[in-house]
Amino acid sequence: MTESDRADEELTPPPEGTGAISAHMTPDRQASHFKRARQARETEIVEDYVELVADLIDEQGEARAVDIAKRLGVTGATVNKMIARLKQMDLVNAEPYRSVFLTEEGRKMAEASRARHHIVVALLRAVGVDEATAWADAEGMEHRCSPETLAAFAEFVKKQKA
Amino acid sequence: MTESDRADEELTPPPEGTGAISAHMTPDRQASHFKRARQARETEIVEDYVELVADLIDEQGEARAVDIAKRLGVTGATVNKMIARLKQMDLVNAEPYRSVFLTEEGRKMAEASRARHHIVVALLRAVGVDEATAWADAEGMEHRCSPETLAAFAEFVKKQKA
DNA sequence: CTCAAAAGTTAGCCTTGGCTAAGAATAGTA
DNA sequence: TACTATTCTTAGCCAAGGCTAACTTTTGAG
Repeated sequence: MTESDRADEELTPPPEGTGAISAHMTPDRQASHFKRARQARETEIVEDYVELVADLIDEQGEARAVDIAKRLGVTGATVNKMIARLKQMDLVNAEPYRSVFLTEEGRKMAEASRARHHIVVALLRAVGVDEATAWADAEGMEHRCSPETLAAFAEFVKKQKA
Repeated sequence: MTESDRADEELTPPPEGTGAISAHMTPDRQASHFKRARQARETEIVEDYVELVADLIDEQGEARAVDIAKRLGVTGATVNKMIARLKQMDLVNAEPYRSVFLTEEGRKMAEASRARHHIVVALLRAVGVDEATAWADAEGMEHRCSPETLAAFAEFVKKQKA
């Protein structure tokens, strides 16, 4: 292994105070965090679409492409392409010129996503973030929290209330 | 405006309890959240690279492509392409076959990014997330927090300590 | 000083997720 | 019923950010 001695062996104890890599952080470990982050970036758009489809069905009885587009701030063409992809992933059922429905799997994803979303909002509120900002920031953070973190959030919020 | 009456006017008071759109959330507002999230996705990779370059310089005196690649978990070719982009953005200085340096602007970005990172880790720790998970999850969350939220985090952590 | 290993570069490919423009289907109104 | 406005679809474009493979430069060990 010619590459790694450089980064690993030469890595003297982290110069504390500079803000750089922390003690328990090895290059490999850090790489895996970044890989997780990249993975999250890929799935979060899918989750956003699915969650939004669920919202629209709850609110308006159906999820139409035009409304999805409006809420996401993208064009109809983009929505169409994405719906095709979601269909391929078996998250939605969709027929041409008809509105979109969630499959069982899609419904589960939507619920999970929604639950995470709410926990994050609640946590933000609990630590003093105002309502509007909490909603704005939750969009994005919700996809980046591990189950452990979400559990800690839920626990914290529960305690806070008591 | 033929499109929007549908989404706006027909939107009866949100069916509370379903988890769908909340009271203060209009389609436009939600669209802007999603736009912000998309924007964040674009900038976060740049920030990750810049912050990592700063870390490597602090730890090892220089930032070499091979180390960046190792820590990010990507190939050297990918790093090379990205460095070119960062250079174009005036965030780094780089000569062929030489290691990478931050411009003044890059240094500022790295510091800001690093500060955010640390606040997020501290907040996670403060609400009961364990050390390893906090570091793992902070990667990704740090880019999604507005200044307001970060301020609230910092404030909360400070109070917690007292 | 040589020369092989390591590091860096370049070219070309792929997928994602945006976009516009143009055409087809549907729906609502006269 | 006919016709127009809306919605949906399709085709083709683009940039980002990954990858592999092949090649060049630098480094460092003998």
